Amino acid sequence: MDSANGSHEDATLLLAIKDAEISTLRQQMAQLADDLKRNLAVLATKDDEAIKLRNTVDGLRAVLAEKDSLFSQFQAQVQELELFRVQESEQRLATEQLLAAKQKEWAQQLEAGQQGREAEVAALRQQLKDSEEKWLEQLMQARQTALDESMQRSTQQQSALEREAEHVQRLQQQLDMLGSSLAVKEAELEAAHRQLGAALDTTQKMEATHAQAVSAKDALIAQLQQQLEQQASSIAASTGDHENNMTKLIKSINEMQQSCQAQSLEVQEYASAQKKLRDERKVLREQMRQMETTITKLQTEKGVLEAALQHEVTAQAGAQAQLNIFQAKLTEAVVELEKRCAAAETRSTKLMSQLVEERGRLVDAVIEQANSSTPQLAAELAKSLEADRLRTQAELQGERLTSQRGSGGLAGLVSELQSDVDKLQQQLHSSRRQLNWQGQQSSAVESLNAGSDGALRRPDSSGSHMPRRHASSSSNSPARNHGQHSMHSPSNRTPLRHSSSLADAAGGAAAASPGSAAAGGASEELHDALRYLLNRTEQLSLENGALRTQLLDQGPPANTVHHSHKATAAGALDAGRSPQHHHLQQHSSPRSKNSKGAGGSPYARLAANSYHRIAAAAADGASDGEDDSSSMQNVDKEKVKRIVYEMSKDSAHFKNEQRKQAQVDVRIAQLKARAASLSQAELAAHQKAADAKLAQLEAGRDLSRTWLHADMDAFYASVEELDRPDLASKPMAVGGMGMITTANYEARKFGVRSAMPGFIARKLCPQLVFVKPDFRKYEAASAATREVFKLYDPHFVAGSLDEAYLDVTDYCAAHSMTGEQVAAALRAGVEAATRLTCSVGVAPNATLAKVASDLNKPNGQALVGSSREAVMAFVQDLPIRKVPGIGKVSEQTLNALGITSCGHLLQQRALISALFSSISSHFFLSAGLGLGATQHGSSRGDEGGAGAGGGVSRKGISCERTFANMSSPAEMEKMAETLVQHLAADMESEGIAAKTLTLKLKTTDFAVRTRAVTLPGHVHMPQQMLPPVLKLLRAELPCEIRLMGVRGSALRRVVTTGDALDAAAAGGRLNALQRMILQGRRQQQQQGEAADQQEGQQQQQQQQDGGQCAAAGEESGQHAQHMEEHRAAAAALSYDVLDLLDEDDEDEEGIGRSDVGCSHAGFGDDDEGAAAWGWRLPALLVQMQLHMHRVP
DNA sequence: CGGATCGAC
DNA sequence: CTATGTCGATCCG
Ligand SMILES: Nc1ncnc2c1ncn2[C@H]1C[C@H](O)[C@@H](COP(=O)(O)OP(=O)(O)OP(=O)(O)O)O1
Ligand SMILES: [Mg+2]
Ligand SMILES: [Mg+2]
Ligand SMILES: [Mg+2]
Repeated sequence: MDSANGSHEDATLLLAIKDAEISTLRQQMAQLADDLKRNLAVLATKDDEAIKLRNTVDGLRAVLAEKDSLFSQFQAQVQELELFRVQESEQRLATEQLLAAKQKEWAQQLEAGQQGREAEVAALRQQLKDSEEKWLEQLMQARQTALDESMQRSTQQQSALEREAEHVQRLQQQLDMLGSSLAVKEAELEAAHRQLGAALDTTQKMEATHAQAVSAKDALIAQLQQQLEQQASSIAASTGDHENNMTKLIKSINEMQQSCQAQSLEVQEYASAQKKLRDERKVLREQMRQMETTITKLQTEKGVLEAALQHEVTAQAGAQAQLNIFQAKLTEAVVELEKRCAAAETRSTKLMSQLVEERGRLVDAVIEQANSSTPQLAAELAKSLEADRLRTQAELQGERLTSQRGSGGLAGLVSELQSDVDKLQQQLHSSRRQLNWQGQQSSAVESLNAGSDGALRRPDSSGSHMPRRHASSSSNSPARNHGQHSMHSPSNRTPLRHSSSLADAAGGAAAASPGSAAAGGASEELHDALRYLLNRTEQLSLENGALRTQLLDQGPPANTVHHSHKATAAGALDAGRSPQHHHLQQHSSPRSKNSKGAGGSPYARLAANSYHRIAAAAADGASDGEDDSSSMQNVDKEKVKRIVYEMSKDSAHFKNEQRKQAQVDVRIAQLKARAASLSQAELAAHQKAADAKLAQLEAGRDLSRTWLHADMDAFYASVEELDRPDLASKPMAVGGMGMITTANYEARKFGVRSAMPGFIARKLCPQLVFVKPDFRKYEAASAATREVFKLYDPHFVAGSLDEAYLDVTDYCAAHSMTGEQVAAALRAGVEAATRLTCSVGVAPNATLAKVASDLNKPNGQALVGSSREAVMAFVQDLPIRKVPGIGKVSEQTLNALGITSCGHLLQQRALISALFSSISSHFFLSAGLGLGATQHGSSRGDEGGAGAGGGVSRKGISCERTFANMSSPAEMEKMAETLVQHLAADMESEGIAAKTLTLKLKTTDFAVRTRAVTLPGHVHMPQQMLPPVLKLLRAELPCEIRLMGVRGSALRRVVTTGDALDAAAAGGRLNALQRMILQGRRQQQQQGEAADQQEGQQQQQQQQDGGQCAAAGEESGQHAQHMEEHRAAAAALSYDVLDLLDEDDEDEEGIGRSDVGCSHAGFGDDDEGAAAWGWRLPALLVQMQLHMHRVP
């Protein structure tokens, strides 16, 4: 029992112990299980991480695939590029070959002839332009940009790849770290496992389930481990793949880079090849250009010839018709002549018999008388009579012979004429052949130039007026010319014959008479009879001559009626022109740098102006084309034009010029349309009117006066050279980078001109020295010259600072000098006084003198003779542009009508009369006749006259400024204010007030806008002028401008209020209103609102409108109103005094003008001297002739 | 009268 | 970069 109890107790104790052990083991198990769980969780997270990693790796792979495809795309592109390049080089080669071929062809065809040449040039040009220039350059650019882009892209890709590689590396590192942590965990797990194993060993029996679980766990763990290992290996593999890919990628990138470099090398090569090509192209272009110039030359020639040929064809058609008529008439005339000869012969025989009879009777009578007186004397008389009879008989015989010879010569004449006709026909044929040829040429040329310059070409260029000129000289027609030149002119020959035979006859009679004079009164009868006979024979011969002249004149009088306009006019002009050329003399001083050959017209070259010839786009608007080539042969005009165009073409200014030119073109086109639509009747009517006008003008022509026009040479520049003699030999201009006022003659050799922007001038002449203008110096120099002018004409008319008109008629008379001598003296005098040179024109009127002064420009003089013939000869070929008042636009307009010279002005008088205003036609016709002002001061247009001038000679006064582009309203208003202040100051110093104010704006695109107000009264103070100006300005906002200007007009002399009113009061001439105003002003207080003070109220209104005090606002409307009234009253008092005074004040003495004008920086050259006489040249001319107009 | 244009220096 | 300033005449709406 005890032992059993004891063993039982032992067993229970052991069991307890075992139980405890088991519980501890269980605890340990639980712990282990926890551990396992934790490990499993860790493993799960690792798993997640692995999955994530795989995802990222997948992503990476996708990226890599993307990159791969990109890369392949890129490669494809590169291949494409390569392909393009190859194609291009092929095409380049092809074009090169083509070019070479074409070049050869050119060379051949150039020699071969002109026909193929032009077509080929067109084709080549096309090819050159299209395939070479555009295509190649564009393609190249495209390639280059594509290459650049792909290069950029590849570098971008490369960097992206690099970034990717970095990323992969980082991932790898992470993987490594993960691997190592996995290993650690593994070791830990193994340890735990071993512990577990040991624990299991101890509890194997009791805890089979536990063991099973543990083994299951083990298996699981193994599985996990396997998975992990797989993962690790797969990751490793993928990273390996990655690495492989990476290296591949890097390799390919390197390859790409290399290929890129190679490509860029190739591109460079290509570029250099292109450069070469370009050079070649340049050469080709040069050749092209040369060819083009020759082609344009040919073209113009063609134009000339074509038009001429057309004219000739028509003229010849006419001539042929005429010739037919003429031949018919000729035969008629021959018949008639023969008839007349026969009649004449019969008459002469009859006369002979009469003569014999008469003589017999006379002899009988004489013999009777002699018988009754002295037989000796009778015998002598009989003898002399007999001799006389014989002689007259012989003469008659001679006459008969000559008449016979005449009829005999008639046949010769007819044959001669026939040969002429033949010649004409030959000419006709040859010119027709030429025409055909030219027609072919022209069509070729036209196709060549089609589209290249058509858009900007002027409607009428030299191509059209040149032929007209040609035609006009040839439309006198070969037939007539022949008649006038190959034979003597009929109008000359007849009187010549007439007078010479008369003289002969008279001489014969005189020689015959001395012997018979002794016969006394008895023989006088006899002589009378003889004279009668002689006269009859004379008449006979005259008839004969007349017949011949009629023959030569190729048409019976009835026919001439139709032609009479042309014929008589042309005849008159011819008569005036041809023999008198020597009247146009040109004298240069011995020191004159350019003495010109006399005789030939100095404008011949100008007429063939090359202005339009260079690419029309380049020339049009780029310059005024005013240059006179005769004085400046050294100027390379083409180059100048090119440079000016190059500098201009992209500027806003140029665009504006083009816009304006387009407008002009439209107007000209309309004018031409109107000209074309004129009916014959209308033209005839205008022709008549113009003829009447011409007659009237001609009647007023005054050749009795001698005018000089003196114009200083390069005035501002020369004055500057006085102070800086070193500049005299260098090219120099007065002005700045923005604008040049003038240049010395050295600079002009480079094409530098007045009104040219300085930066363009510097392009033309890099050494050009710029000098800032100093107007006071020029005024001083001008004054010095005028001191000299005064000596020769105390009433000389100053045209500007640098020129003057002098009527030296009286001086010439007083010193018995010619105009030329006075001119020489004047030039010497000016130079002595100022060390400045001038050029002088001498002529019978002011206008011609001005034209002449320009002919021998630097330091020379020229004369237009004081005869109608000399004037007409001078004017005949004078280019219209030379006429003062005809500028660029008028020139173009007239050119469109075929008028290039003053002679044409007369020829086209009907058109002129029809198309232009009466004042313009007056002007043009006067120019055509070479008329101009011959007197100054005679018509009294000036000086305090008739109230219209308001006591002021000038019509307006203004102030304007150019500045950096401006759009801010505040800034603009400030500018307006300073301008108004300047203007007010100028007006103050001139003592004038204005009723009309004009604001001028020039927008940044050079378009000019003007806006004007006319105020109810005159203003001259800035406070009064600013508000209206601001109002005008505000109406234009918003805008961006480069210039602003203010101008006052409707001027009147101003009298300060005090002065005016006091003076008026002193004169007792105040009316009630004025007295009231005076009172109001003195009190400076509210004035009674007189019923008739409308002016003041208007002023007030104006003030409010003026905007400055639109502040009539919130609080004290009453007060503001009051203030306004005050202000208005003050305004009325201060600026409108004269407007309130009686009209009779208006013709008070003119106010003295101060001679200082622009004190500021403008280039203006203010003509105060001209103002003194009130004449400007066109005005002078027009007024003169209006004056003449009124006289009859 | 207002606006644009032309011409000249 | 960079294209004037002043004045008169004329035309047209
Ligand atoms: N477009 C202009 N703008 C401003 N000032 C000018 C302009 N043209 C000329 N002037 C000034 C400068 C000139 O020296 C002066 C006289 O002009 P002008 O007689 O025509 O030329 P010029 O005296 O300089 O040379 P020349 O008479 O020898 O041809 O007027
Ligand atoms: Mg001059
Ligand atoms: Mg001048
Ligand atoms: Mg002119």
